[in-house]
Amino acid sequence: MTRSDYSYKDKKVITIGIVSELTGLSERQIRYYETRKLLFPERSKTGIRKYSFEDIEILIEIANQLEDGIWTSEIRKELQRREQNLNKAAL
Amino acid sequence: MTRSDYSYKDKKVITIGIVSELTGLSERQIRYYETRKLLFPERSKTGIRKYSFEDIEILIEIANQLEDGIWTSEIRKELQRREQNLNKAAL
DNA sequence: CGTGTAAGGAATTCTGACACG
DNA sequence: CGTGTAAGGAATTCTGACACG
Repeated sequence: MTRSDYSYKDKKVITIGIVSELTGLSERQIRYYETRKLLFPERSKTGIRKYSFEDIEILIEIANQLEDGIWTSEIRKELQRREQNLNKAAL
Repeated sequence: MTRSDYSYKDKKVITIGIVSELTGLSERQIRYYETRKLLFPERSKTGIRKYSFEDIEILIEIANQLEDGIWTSEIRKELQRREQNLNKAAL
Protein backbone atom coordinates (compact mmCIF):
# COMPACT_ATOMS: atom_id res chain seq x y z
CA MET A 1 0.00 0.00 0.00
CA THR A 2 1.45 3.35 -0.97
CA ARG A 3 1.35 6.46 1.17
CA SER A 4 -1.43 8.13 -0.79
CA ASP A 5 -3.75 5.12 -0.56
CA TYR A 6 -3.18 4.94 3.15
CA SER A 7 -5.38 7.96 3.71
CA TYR A 8 -8.48 6.30 2.30
CA LYS A 9 -8.34 3.39 4.69
CA ASP A 10 -7.85 5.50 7.79
CA LYS A 11 -10.12 8.45 7.10
CA LYS A 12 -13.15 8.45 9.38
CA VAL A 13 -16.02 9.32 7.10
CA ILE A 14 -18.58 6.51 7.31
CA THR A 15 -21.72 6.76 9.44
CA ILE A 16 -22.88 3.95 11.67
CA GLY A 17 -25.80 2.87 9.51
CA ILE A 18 -23.51 2.12 6.58
CA VAL A 19 -20.98 0.43 8.84
CA SER A 20 -23.82 -1.74 10.09
CA GLU A 21 -24.70 -2.79 6.55
CA LEU A 22 -21.09 -3.40 5.58
CA THR A 23 -20.34 -5.54 8.61
CA GLY A 24 -23.69 -7.18 9.25
CA LEU A 25 -23.49 -6.05 12.87
CA SER A 26 -26.24 -4.12 14.63
CA GLU A 27 -25.69 -0.50 15.58
CA ARG A 28 -26.06 -1.60 19.16
CA GLN A 29 -23.16 -3.99 18.81
CA ILE A 30 -20.97 -1.43 17.09
CA ARG A 31 -21.57 1.16 19.80
CA TYR A 32 -21.01 -1.39 22.52
CA TYR A 33 -17.59 -2.38 21.17
CA GLU A 34 -16.69 1.27 21.38
CA THR A 35 -17.50 1.37 25.08
CA ARG A 36 -15.26 -1.68 25.42
CA LYS A 37 -12.50 0.34 23.74
CA LEU A 38 -12.11 -1.91 20.74
CA LEU A 39 -12.39 0.92 18.24
CA PHE A 40 -12.43 4.69 18.30
CA PRO A 41 -14.70 6.46 15.83
CA GLU A 42 -14.47 10.20 15.46
CA ARG A 43 -17.46 12.49 15.91
CA SER A 44 -18.94 15.30 13.88
CA LYS A 45 -19.44 18.59 15.74
CA THR A 46 -22.98 17.47 16.45
CA GLY A 47 -21.96 14.10 17.83
CA ILE A 48 -22.49 11.75 14.89
CA ARG A 49 -20.00 8.86 14.89
CA LYS A 50 -17.69 8.51 11.88
CA TYR A 51 -15.78 5.31 11.06
CA SER A 52 -12.98 4.35 8.66
CA PHE A 53 -12.56 1.30 6.42
CA GLU A 54 -9.99 0.15 8.91
CA ASP A 55 -12.63 0.25 11.64
CA ILE A 56 -14.86 -1.90 9.46
CA GLU A 57 -12.14 -4.52 9.14
CA ILE A 58 -11.57 -4.46 12.88
CA LEU A 59 -15.28 -4.96 13.46
CA ILE A 60 -15.33 -8.02 11.24
CA GLU A 61 -12.44 -9.47 13.20
CA ILE A 62 -14.21 -8.71 16.46
CA ALA A 63 -17.31 -10.51 15.26
CA ASN A 64 -15.25 -13.58 14.35
CA GLN A 65 -13.50 -13.67 17.68
CA LEU A 66 -16.72 -13.24 19.63
CA GLU A 67 -18.16 -16.19 17.74
CA ASP A 68 -15.20 -18.20 18.99
CA GLY A 69 -16.21 -17.32 22.52
CA ILE A 70 -13.44 -14.81 23.13
CA TRP A 71 -14.27 -11.91 25.50
CA THR A 72 -14.02 -8.30 24.46
CA SER A 73 -11.36 -7.78 27.13
CA GLU A 74 -9.17 -10.37 25.41
CA ILE A 75 -9.85 -8.93 21.99
CA ARG A 76 -8.82 -5.53 23.29
CA LYS A 77 -5.52 -6.87 24.57
CA GLU A 78 -4.82 -8.47 21.21
CA LEU A 79 -5.64 -5.24 19.36
CA GLN A 80 -3.43 -3.23 21.68
CA ARG A 81 -0.57 -5.68 21.23
CA ARG A 82 -0.89 -5.21 17.51
CA GLU A 83 -0.86 -1.42 17.86
CA GLN A 84 2.34 -1.56 19.87
CA ASN A 85 4.04 -3.61 17.20
CA LEU A 86 2.98 -1.12 14.57
CA ASN A 87 4.43 1.70 16.63
CA LYS A 88 7.67 -0.17 17.06
CA ALA A 89 7.88 -0.83 13.33
CA ALA A 90 7.38 2.87 12.69
CA LEU A 91 10.47 3.85 14.67
CA MET B 1 -2.15 1.27 -6.12
CA THR B 2 -2.74 -2.43 -5.54
CA ARG B 3 -5.96 -4.27 -6.24
CA SER B 4 -7.03 -4.48 -2.61
CA ASP B 5 -6.62 -0.75 -2.00
CA TYR B 6 -8.66 -0.04 -5.06
CA SER B 7 -11.87 -1.02 -3.31
CA TYR B 8 -11.55 1.69 -0.69
CA LYS B 9 -11.38 4.48 -3.21
CA ASP B 10 -14.38 3.34 -5.21
CA LYS B 11 -16.75 2.18 -2.51
CA LYS B 12 -19.74 4.48 -2.16
CA VAL B 13 -20.15 4.88 1.56
CA ILE B 14 -19.94 8.60 2.38
CA THR B 15 -23.02 10.73 2.98
CA ILE B 16 -23.45 14.16 1.45
CA GLY B 17 -22.84 16.14 4.62
CA ILE B 18 -19.38 14.67 5.02
CA VAL B 19 -18.65 15.11 1.32
CA SER B 20 -19.63 18.74 1.74
CA GLU B 21 -17.13 19.17 4.57
CA LEU B 22 -14.37 17.32 2.75
CA THR B 23 -14.76 19.33 -0.45
CA GLY B 24 -15.89 22.69 0.87
CA LEU B 25 -18.80 22.60 -1.56
CA SER B 26 -22.42 23.12 -0.54
CA GLU B 27 -24.85 20.21 -0.64
CA ARG B 28 -26.76 22.18 -3.22
CA GLN B 29 -23.73 22.29 -5.48
CA ILE B 30 -22.99 18.60 -5.05
CA ARG B 31 -26.54 17.60 -5.91
CA TYR B 32 -26.59 19.95 -8.87
CA TYR B 33 -23.45 18.42 -10.40
CA GLU B 34 -25.24 15.11 -10.21
CA THR B 35 -28.13 16.42 -12.29
CA ARG B 36 -25.49 17.59 -14.77
CA LYS B 37 -24.19 14.01 -14.87
CA LEU B 38 -20.74 14.81 -13.55
CA LEU B 39 -20.86 12.13 -10.87
CA PHE B 40 -23.09 9.23 -9.93
CA PRO B 41 -23.59 8.55 -6.24
CA GLU B 42 -25.38 5.39 -5.18
CA ARG B 43 -28.46 5.44 -2.98
CA SER B 44 -29.48 3.61 0.16
CA LYS B 45 -32.82 1.79 0.00
CA THR B 46 -34.39 4.87 1.52
CA GLY B 47 -32.84 7.26 -0.99
CA ILE B 48 -29.84 8.66 0.87
CA ARG B 49 -26.95 9.47 -1.49
CA LYS B 50 -23.64 7.68 -0.95
CA TYR B 51 -20.33 8.86 -2.42
CA SER B 52 -16.83 7.41 -2.79
CA PHE B 53 -13.42 8.98 -2.21
CA GLU B 54 -13.11 9.01 -5.97
CA ASP B 55 -16.27 11.14 -6.17
CA ILE B 56 -14.69 13.55 -3.72
CA GLU B 57 -11.65 13.95 -5.93
CA ILE B 58 -13.85 14.51 -8.94
CA LEU B 59 -15.78 17.17 -7.06
CA ILE B 60 -12.60 19.03 -6.22
CA GLU B 61 -11.63 19.00 -9.88
CA ILE B 62 -15.08 20.22 -10.86
CA ALA B 63 -14.79 23.11 -8.43
CA ASN B 64 -11.42 24.10 -9.90
CA GLN B 65 -12.69 23.99 -13.45
CA LEU B 66 -15.80 25.99 -12.63
CA GLU B 67 -13.57 28.64 -11.07
CA ASP B 68 -11.78 28.81 -14.41
CA GLY B 69 -15.10 29.59 -16.05
CA ILE B 70 -15.58 26.19 -17.65
CA TRP B 71 -19.20 25.01 -18.07
CA THR B 72 -20.47 21.79 -16.57
CA SER B 73 -21.21 20.53 -20.08
CA GLU B 74 -17.53 20.87 -20.95
CA ILE B 75 -16.43 19.27 -17.71
CA ARG B 76 -18.71 16.36 -18.43
CA LYS B 77 -17.17 15.81 -21.85
CA GLU B 78 -13.70 15.82 -20.32
CA LEU B 79 -14.73 13.32 -17.64
CA GLN B 80 -16.32 11.06 -20.23
CA ARG B 81 -13.21 11.21 -22.40
CA ARG B 82 -11.19 10.11 -19.43
CA GLU B 83 -13.57 7.22 -18.72
CA GLN B 84 -13.23 5.98 -22.26
CA ASN B 85 -9.46 5.96 -22.01
CA LEU B 86 -9.66 3.99 -18.79
CA ASN B 87 -11.89 1.45 -20.48
CA LYS B 88 -9.48 1.16 -23.37
CA ALA B 89 -6.58 0.64 -21.01
CA ALA B 90 -8.50 -2.13 -19.28
CA LEU B 91 -8.78 -4.20 -22.46
C1' DC C 1 -21.22 -10.12 29.37
C1' DG C 2 -23.15 -9.03 25.10
C1' DT C 3 -27.27 -7.59 22.82
C1' DG C 4 -32.30 -6.33 21.88
C1' DT C 5 -35.71 -2.82 22.26
C1' DA C 6 -38.91 1.20 23.09
C1' DA C 7 -38.47 6.38 24.00
C1' DG C 8 -37.80 11.07 22.97
C1' DG C 9 -35.09 14.39 20.99
C1' DA C 10 -31.71 16.28 17.85
C1' DA C 11 -29.37 16.32 13.42
C1' DT C 12 -29.41 14.85 8.47
C1' DT C 13 -31.16 14.28 3.99
C1' DC C 14 -34.58 14.58 0.30
C1' DT C 15 -37.45 16.90 -3.24
C1' DG C 16 -39.64 20.66 -5.71
C1' DA C 17 -39.91 25.48 -5.92
C1' DC C 18 -38.94 30.47 -6.00
C1' DA C 19 -35.18 33.69 -6.75
C1' DC C 20 -31.27 35.99 -9.17
C1' DG C 21 -29.14 36.57 -13.38
C1' DC D 1 -26.23 28.60 -15.80
C1' DG D 2 -25.00 27.79 -11.24
C1' DT D 3 -26.32 28.46 -6.54
C1' DG D 4 -28.88 30.13 -2.25
C1' DT D 5 -32.80 29.46 0.59
C1' DA D 6 -37.22 28.36 3.13
C1' DA D 7 -40.57 24.33 3.50
C1' DG D 8 -42.28 20.02 4.99
C1' DG D 9 -41.54 15.37 5.48
C1' DA D 10 -38.91 11.17 5.97
C1' DA D 11 -34.87 8.69 7.58
C1' DT D 12 -30.80 8.60 10.75
C1' DT D 13 -28.39 8.91 14.94
C1' DC D 14 -27.84 9.72 19.88
C1' DT D 15 -28.25 8.65 24.88
C1' DG D 16 -29.86 6.34 29.03
C1' DA D 17 -32.62 2.67 30.57
C1' DC D 18 -34.95 -1.80 31.23
C1' DA D 19 -34.46 -6.64 30.10
C1' DC D 20 -32.31 -11.32 29.83
C1' DG D 21 -28.85 -14.07 31.59
